[in-house]
Amino acid sequence: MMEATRSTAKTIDFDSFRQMALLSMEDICVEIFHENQQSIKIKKETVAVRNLVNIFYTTLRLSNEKGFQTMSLRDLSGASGLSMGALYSCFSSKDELLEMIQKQGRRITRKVLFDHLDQKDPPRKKMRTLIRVHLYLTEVMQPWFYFAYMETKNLDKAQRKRSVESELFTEQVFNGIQQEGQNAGVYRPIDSVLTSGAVNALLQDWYVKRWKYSRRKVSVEDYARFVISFVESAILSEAAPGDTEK
Amino acid sequence: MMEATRSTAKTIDFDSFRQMALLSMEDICVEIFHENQQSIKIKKETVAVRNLVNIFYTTLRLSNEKGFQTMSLRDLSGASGLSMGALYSCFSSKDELLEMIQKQGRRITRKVLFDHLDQKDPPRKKMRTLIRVHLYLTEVMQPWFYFAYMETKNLDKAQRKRSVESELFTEQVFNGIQQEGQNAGVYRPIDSVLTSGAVNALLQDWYVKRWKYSRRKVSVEDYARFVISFVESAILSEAAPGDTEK
DNA sequence: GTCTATAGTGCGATAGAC
DNA sequence: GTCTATCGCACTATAGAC
Repeated sequence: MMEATRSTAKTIDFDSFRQMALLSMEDICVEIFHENQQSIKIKKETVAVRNLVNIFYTTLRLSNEKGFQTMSLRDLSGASGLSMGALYSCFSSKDELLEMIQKQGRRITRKVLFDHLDQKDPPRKKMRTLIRVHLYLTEVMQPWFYFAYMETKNLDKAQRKRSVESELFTEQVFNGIQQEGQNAGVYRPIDSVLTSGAVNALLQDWYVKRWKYSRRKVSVEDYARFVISFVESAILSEAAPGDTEK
Repeated sequence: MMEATRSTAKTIDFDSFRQMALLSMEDICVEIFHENQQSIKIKKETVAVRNLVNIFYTTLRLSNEKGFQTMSLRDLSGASGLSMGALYSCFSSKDELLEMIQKQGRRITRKVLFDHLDQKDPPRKKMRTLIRVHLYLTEVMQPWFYFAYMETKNLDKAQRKRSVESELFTEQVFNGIQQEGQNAGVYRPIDSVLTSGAVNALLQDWYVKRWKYSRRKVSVEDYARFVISFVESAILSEAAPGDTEK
């Protein structure tokens, strides 16, 4: 039997991430149902979740095509097959529907990133893991992340602030790892704030410009390898050893 | 008197770019007036341009706050001080207003990038110039580019296609330079399509996340230097000489 | 729980006075 | 050229039948 403790464990790949994360639309909707039971008039979980799955799936599809504001609830009703009445028994206003989706996206991001980050790992491995996990997560939940990215404007002031905080938090994590690496001499002493922003921009490109990568037949594994090597060429100190992984 | 021909000329900086480009709101509106005279009922140039400046300025401000679809023409009327009638004497529908802004943005981008790109320059200098000019341009016209980026969804199918083509064109230019550099042995033989996409993502971050860089007091010159060194560390071949410029 | 019908609001767009 | 007044329509949200 092997000791499953240390950082020498094999790098996570996309398929095992997908199985581990259990991020199906249904799992997410069960959570949303329990969190918003005061706004949801339906009391039976099976019925509520069935409708929520339908509503979120359809909302993401229509909104990501033509924008949340442009999508009328009549559009949503028609495309989902639910009547206006059925829709309003799952949320109390169109704005609340928007908030539900945004809020859930943020919660999952935070949870998944934390779950996969092992503080005992050395900085270079942490950085690689974080890049991989972020890409895998946004690959599995692409419509969610695209929606969150594009529809921030439609949130009220308070929700908007949470959205900004969420973005800065992710960069903060990258920044921390990079400073740790600089102190250990693995990374070159270059501006870690700008670099973290750059890494973030490269990660966001994966789900914001998904059409481009699909068209070019670039897989998420391809892109993960590319980002890691692109970023490492820029930040690794000259003395650092070559690629040791994979 | 000096010969102003060759590529040894000093690298362009932001202030001289700004003076050279003549991209004031008014200059742009004069062009728009002449291009859309069939849709614009006002015949006197001075009056039409005065109103167009007001309308575009206000539209960009309101839309970039809460989205073009969410901004009603009554909002626009109130914020600009023009009546509904005055608005409709400058465009024939809300959608046309959207198209005017998008179209003009694309035209200026193409023109400015071409004007500043000297085909006789060596690839490394071309790449640096292109990064700088792109950043300077999007700095001067930030609201325009942010608007174009966020409101693509609201365009009709034909206009949307032009928008996608415009994005791919910019990447194509970077891709061409990179291949030229690889053939010359200046750049390493890494995937030039992925790399061009990465450069594009870093350039877009400058105007899409403008709030972040403002808050951190990063100037456009700071960011240009950072992007150039970040990208060059990743793509320069090991044999290439160090920084020779500035 | 889910439907249809409808109330009430605010939109884009236009006509006609000035 | 610019204004105000107004048309017709589509929207969000709700009420009441089943």
